[in-house]
Amino acid sequence: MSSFTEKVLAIVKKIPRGKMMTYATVAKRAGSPQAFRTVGSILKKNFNPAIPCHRVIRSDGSLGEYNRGIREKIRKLRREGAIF
DNA sequence: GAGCTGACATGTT
DNA sequence: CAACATGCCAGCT
Repeated sequence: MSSFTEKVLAIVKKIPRGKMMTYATVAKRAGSPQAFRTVGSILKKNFNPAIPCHRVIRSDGSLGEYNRGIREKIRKLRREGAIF
């Protein structure tokens, strides 16, 4: 695994429950402020329950997409009270 | 081993 | 205001 991937996963993993982070922020924290696109690709390929990918959203405020389905993402976020 | 694709974002046209 | 084009990095074909 590349260091970028590891960092991204570590960051997303550390997102507190009920909190949300944008792809841009995660990418920035991972060391590549303009690689927000790569962040999505990584999360897409990572079916890891330890990584709350549903807490990562777009900068626009949109939730973006989710491997298990956008509905599931919304449901989880609502369950954590992270919907605005 | 090279090229295309994609969970995005920003700037132009 | 909406559509198009460009940039980054990893994963597939």
